[in-house]
Amino acid sequence: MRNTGYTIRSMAERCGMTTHTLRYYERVGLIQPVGRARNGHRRYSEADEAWLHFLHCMRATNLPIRDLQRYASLRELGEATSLDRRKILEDHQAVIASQIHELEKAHALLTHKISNYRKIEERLGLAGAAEPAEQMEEQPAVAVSA
Amino acid sequence: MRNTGYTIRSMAERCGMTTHTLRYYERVGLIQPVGRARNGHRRYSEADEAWLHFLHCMRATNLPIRDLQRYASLRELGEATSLDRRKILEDHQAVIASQIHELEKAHALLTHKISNYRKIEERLGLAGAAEPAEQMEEQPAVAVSA
DNA sequence: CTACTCCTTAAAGCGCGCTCCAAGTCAAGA
DNA sequence: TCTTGACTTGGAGCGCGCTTTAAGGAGTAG
Repeated sequence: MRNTGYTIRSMAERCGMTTHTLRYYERVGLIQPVGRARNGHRRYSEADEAWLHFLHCMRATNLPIRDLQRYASLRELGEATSLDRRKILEDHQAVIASQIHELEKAHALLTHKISNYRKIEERLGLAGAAEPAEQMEEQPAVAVSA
Repeated sequence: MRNTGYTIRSMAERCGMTTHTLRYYERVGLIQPVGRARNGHRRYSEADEAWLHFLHCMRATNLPIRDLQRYASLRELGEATSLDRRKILEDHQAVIASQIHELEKAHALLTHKISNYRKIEERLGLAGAAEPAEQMEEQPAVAVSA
């Protein structure tokens, strides 16, 4: 029965989620039951906000809800679960590192393919081919294979 | 009616996909109808393999199948579609760049939280807290907040 | 009192990208 | 001849993470 705190709508805006998602997260145990105003409406605390931002960050990097559920339940058990919680974070950090690697490979591949398309367009005389090059007096003879 | 080329199974292994996925991609038009042996079995060419590797790379970086379908159909129309295809790749490259940014932020956050857990474990005298430190004679007084 | 807005709930629905199933064909080997 | 195994097809099923729906309550303005 708390009358201070954020409404579900304002918390949703603050965290970049929808109100639906906030209720959903509560339902599946990602956040503990939120305090309520006298009329039954949810009132989110600052602590809720910090936790929600963390959830948002983890979800944005593809940590499954299953894992977050486990992490959340360990968190509720207190500091004795530190090792287990750290393991979850370390595992996810490793996954993130390899995702970054994959993305960087793809980024490089795209750079290569995009430059090929530019060359094709130049050859065909299509508009837009030289878009990023302001002056075209001399080409530095870029060597790109395949 | 070709008798050379990779079987669906060996192509699946080469591309890190399942045979199910290869048939699915063909079904939804991500790859054009594959050549067949006399018995009706698929036979994949080197060109198929290159294209499949590209698809794999794009899917691994979350480019939706919808976008790949569009890209694939443009590709079948020839070089005149260069501009449109380049646009798709450039858009995806921008998405990748921002994904990398998100992942790096999360990685940093995790580094921070993991170090906090180590400190908790040290204080509680839990095993594994100093795992990455081979010798613990003197601590360099690490300053980490929150 | 009415209308409106904001919230509540349980439950159903959905889009994506596979993934699996059932039934059948074909070819090689014991 | 029978079995085994790799393939074929169309279609159904599934896990994830929301997202929407339906029905209703509480508070405020006119």
